[in-house]
Amino acid sequence: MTRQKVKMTFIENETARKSTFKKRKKGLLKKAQELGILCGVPIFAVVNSPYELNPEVWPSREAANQVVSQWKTMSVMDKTKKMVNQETFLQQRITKATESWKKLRKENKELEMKNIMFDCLSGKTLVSSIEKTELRDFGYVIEQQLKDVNRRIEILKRNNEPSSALVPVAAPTTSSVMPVVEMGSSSVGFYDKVRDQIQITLNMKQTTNDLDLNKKQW
Amino acid sequence: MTRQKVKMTFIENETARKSTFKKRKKGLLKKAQELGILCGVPIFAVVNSPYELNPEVWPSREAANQVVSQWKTMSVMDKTKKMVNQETFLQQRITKATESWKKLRKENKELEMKNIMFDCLSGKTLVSSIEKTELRDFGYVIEQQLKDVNRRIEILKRNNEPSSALVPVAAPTTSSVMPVVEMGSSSVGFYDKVRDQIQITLNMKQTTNDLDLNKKQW
DNA sequence: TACACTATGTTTAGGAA
DNA sequence: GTTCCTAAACATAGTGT
Repeated sequence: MTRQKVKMTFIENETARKSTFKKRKKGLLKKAQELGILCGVPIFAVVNSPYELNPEVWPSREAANQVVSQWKTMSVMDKTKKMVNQETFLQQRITKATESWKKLRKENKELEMKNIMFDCLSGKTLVSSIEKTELRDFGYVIEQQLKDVNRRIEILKRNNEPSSALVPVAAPTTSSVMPVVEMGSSSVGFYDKVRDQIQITLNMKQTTNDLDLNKKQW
Repeated sequence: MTRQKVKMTFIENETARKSTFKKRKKGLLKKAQELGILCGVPIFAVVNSPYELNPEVWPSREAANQVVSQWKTMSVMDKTKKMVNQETFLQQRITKATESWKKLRKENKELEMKNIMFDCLSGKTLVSSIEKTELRDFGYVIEQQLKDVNRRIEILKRNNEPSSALVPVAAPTTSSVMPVVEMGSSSVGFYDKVRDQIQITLNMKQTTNDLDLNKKQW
């Protein structure tokens, strides 16, 4: 039992290493707890133990989350660091997404209004049944549409263009129709925007994980 | 110098407390380092020192980020915890958002098709200019629309209903139109869906921060 | 494998400078 | 406020069971 000063190197012997790990981890956490209590300081430690599936978080995830939160908040507020960190990157993506959404909303609005117009024209909807709040928007779209139509009429007048554009829509050649929801391959720009939207959403989780990951950013 | 066993309570004396803090913090980090070296284990500690602006992260943010990353990844994979944690909550929101998006996409698709129809009818677009990939979808919507129209015609025939529904759309009473992008008060379900979509996106950052914050979740 | 023991090394409280 | 000191308390390597 002649203990000698232990050399600070990786313990090759696996048994000894695990033993030491267990002992020292216990000691470390005790020390941490004591420091926290004695000095009233929030503290936590994470040990990514190879012996357990999950990294251990001491004293609890809640406490750890609190500390990490503050730490992150501090980091973000620390504007002296010029490096673009992931937070601002995230912010940029959100801004971008928001702009994209506004544009999308505008387009949706127009589509919606056109849809109402069409329903009116096809007798599906009574104009009088349109909600009051909708009417102003509706009016605007109608105005725009009339302008378009009139512009087209002018062009037709000037150019004597054949009016083939007014030919009625042909019925579909195939009667085996798929449910709309299954259509995935269409590449309309509009949908792509929607898809981007969601991709951002999904990626955010990724991005946020990256924030805590191993990007060299600080 | 008769040192007695220190009581594990908060040190009221500020001077003594700071002294102890400094000593013990040093000791703690040394222990942590030793554990890491001896056992080859990734480890880090965060001390939210009241004496420094930023919480101290040992040994470095990079290392901490790596460990945190693994910890989180592990957490998600650990399905044995039955508690709904924020990660799965997030997952649920994403799933929900995805479903919502699919529904939205379907509705968008129909709107888009109706829009194309309208453009055709109003002479804005040539049917022949519709992209090939669009045609099948287009055909489906047309078929549905025709069914609607025919159904309505049948009803009209049977009921001798006045054809007021076919009255042309009235022009807007006000000519002071606002840009569509500014319209925000409309309460069409469709837009609400889009807004939800984005709110989820924006909230994700929030939610994700909450993940590291102080929600009681584990 | 894991736990108990204990000699020894290490940490640190309290005081001194 | 520091830093240095030292003994008491503490942690733990190696060992036994």
